[in-house]
Amino acid sequence: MAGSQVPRLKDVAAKANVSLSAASRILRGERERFGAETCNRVIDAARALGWRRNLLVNGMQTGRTRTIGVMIPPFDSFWVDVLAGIHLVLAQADYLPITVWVGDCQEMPHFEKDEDEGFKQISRLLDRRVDGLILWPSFAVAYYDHFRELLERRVPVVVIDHEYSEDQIADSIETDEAASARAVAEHLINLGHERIACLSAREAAWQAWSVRRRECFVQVVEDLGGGEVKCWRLNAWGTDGLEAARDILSQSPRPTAVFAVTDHEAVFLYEAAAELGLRIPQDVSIVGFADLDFAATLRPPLTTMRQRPREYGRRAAQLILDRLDGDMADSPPTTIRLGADLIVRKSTSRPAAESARDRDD
Amino acid sequence: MAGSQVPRLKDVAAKANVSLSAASRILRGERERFGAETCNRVIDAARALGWRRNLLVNGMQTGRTRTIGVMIPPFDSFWVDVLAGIHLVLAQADYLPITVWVGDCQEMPHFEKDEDEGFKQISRLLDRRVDGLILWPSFAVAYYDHFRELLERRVPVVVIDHEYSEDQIADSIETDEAASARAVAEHLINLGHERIACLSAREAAWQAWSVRRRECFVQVVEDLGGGEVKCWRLNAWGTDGLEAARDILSQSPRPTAVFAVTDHEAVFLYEAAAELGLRIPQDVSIVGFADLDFAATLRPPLTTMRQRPREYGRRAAQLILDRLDGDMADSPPTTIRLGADLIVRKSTSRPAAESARDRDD
DNA sequence: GCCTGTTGTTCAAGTAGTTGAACGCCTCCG
DNA sequence: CGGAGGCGTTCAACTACTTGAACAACAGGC
Repeated sequence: MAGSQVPRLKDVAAKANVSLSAASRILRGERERFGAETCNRVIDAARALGWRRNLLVNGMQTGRTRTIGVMIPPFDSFWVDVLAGIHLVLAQADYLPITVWVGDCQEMPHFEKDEDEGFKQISRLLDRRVDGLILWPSFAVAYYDHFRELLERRVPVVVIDHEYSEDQIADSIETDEAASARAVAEHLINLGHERIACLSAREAAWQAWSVRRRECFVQVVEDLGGGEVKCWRLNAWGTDGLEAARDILSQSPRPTAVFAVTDHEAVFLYEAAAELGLRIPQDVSIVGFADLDFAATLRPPLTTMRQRPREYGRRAAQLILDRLDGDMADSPPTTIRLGADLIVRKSTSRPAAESARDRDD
Repeated sequence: MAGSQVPRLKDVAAKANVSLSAASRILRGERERFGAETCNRVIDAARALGWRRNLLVNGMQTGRTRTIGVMIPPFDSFWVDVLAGIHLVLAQADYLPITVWVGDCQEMPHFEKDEDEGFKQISRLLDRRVDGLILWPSFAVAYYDHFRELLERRVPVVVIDHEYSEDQIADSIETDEAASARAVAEHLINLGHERIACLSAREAAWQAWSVRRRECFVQVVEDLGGGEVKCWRLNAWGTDGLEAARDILSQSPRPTAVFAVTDHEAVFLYEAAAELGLRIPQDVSIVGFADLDFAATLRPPLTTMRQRPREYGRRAAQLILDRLDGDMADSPPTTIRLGADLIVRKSTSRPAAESARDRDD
């Protein structure tokens, strides 16, 4: 087997002693025209030689590669689960995702650093003729023009957690921010909290969800009569989480509860609380968002909104498949909004009585 | 632009008013034969139409798709970092990884559940004519025969953390278990520990590293005069981590230090210690392995061996590239062994004096 | 007027199949 | 003996280019 190369269909045909086109038809499943014995001979020959279909050829001929581009880094457990959902659905449909991102997947922005590399990654996907594209928010914003071009070529695009506000040009899967904010607000207000703060992430254009989450929360707390929510947000580089957390917890009077727009920001609050000698939840209640893998193992375990990231991925993949060969092919862009569930753990409780707080001060 | 399809080279040629072959040659960089003005006309036309090279065609013609199959789930932060390393190196070489796994990426085995699906995933990669393959251990074992076939087709294969012991048929990147075990053993013995236990993972065929890690540790402790190491391991399904940890910490006399072959197992020891009211490190020292993302945030922060997973990924990708078009094309399989660094945090200390331990009992 | 060089063309074959149409051959049935 | 199936073949066109070779048109220099 020294010089053995990839077996071609003509090798199979020769071995089975049939014509090239007979081999092609039989292996593609068009068997009515052929005898059972011949079919078996061809199939056995293919197996013996280790022949397999060539999706490159298929792709050239049909314009479909059965491959979906996915621009999502495995940034944290939320996005890993989104990826898992995508993989699952695509595998069932005999598709394959090609996942790319830019630079170090531990850094949030994923494009600012090397915009050119971002273009190259998109190009690598398009050069391989992916049938569709699934994006996480920052790419959706950064390469907006590029994706318009794709849409004109009828390549379906789905965006997760980002809505193209003006002209909604692509499908999107989002979080139901209003309902989620309400769940958090009700939880805190029912516990008796009145001085509530909010720590938002960096509110770049590609983190519109962060803005919406904060705004919804502020609104709902006001609607429920919970008073005014004081807001903090991370700076443009997202580097001052700990400082912001310290600042929040050093206010006088100190907020009795803080809502962090993701569990990542909640961790800064845990750290700042530890520094300042504040106990969670006795001195301050903390609520996170996402229920990332570490949320349950924080001390105390974090009360947070559990999203269903796998569902995000599944829906995104299904949407692409529907647009590719379903009846949805030509319907206008849709937005799917997914809910989240409040998981009450140990980081929230009734606020301490005022007298106790005064003593602490 | 309603009916606009993917632009073809002949569209570009028509627009630039040159022949098809001239357009092809110019866009491929063969410009000596053409005037500067013509080159610009073609390039401008290509840009205006949004034309891009078709790697499917390239793949058919050259047999190279500039695509590498990667069978590694983003199982934990170690594997996510491995993936990041692979992506980085491949992107620099204008290659793209296609990452697949089987089923839910949160489950360890990744093939036992649905072996057939595993074959399908491999097939999906091969049908797309990937130029090479990078594997994590469980796949390497489960589909051994399949990979032999690949190697005969001269598709390079690199395995991470698994060595095909008998006939080393593929390159592999491994951890230097001997040196790492020595670092852990010396640390514990220098602190004065004498009763040391080891908690190993499930020792399936595809976790040979777990066996080697345990064996090396036992050997080194003995060599250093640290006495006999008592060993526990998880059951075949990996489901009894907490029970095993409880059992270890309920021994009498209790071990003063436990080495967990990964940080995952260390977590079970933390939980069992909490249940039993034992303090870490006062009552028992714990050492992990891998320095996973949660290791530093455990309470107390975990002493562990820091691997360099990104380096694993980089080396694996580089190895593939070297075999594809380097001088290494025909050299025999190599094994690269990477070291790890001891990170001393707060989960290890001198053992309590015997009297103190008696009191605790 | 001839040679050379520049610039570009056409032709044909190659990559690995896929697919519609027409056709050929054999057997069986009436 | 003719017609109908059943079984399989050949032919040609198609996917989107790539590439070597031969050739042609034109300009400039000698």
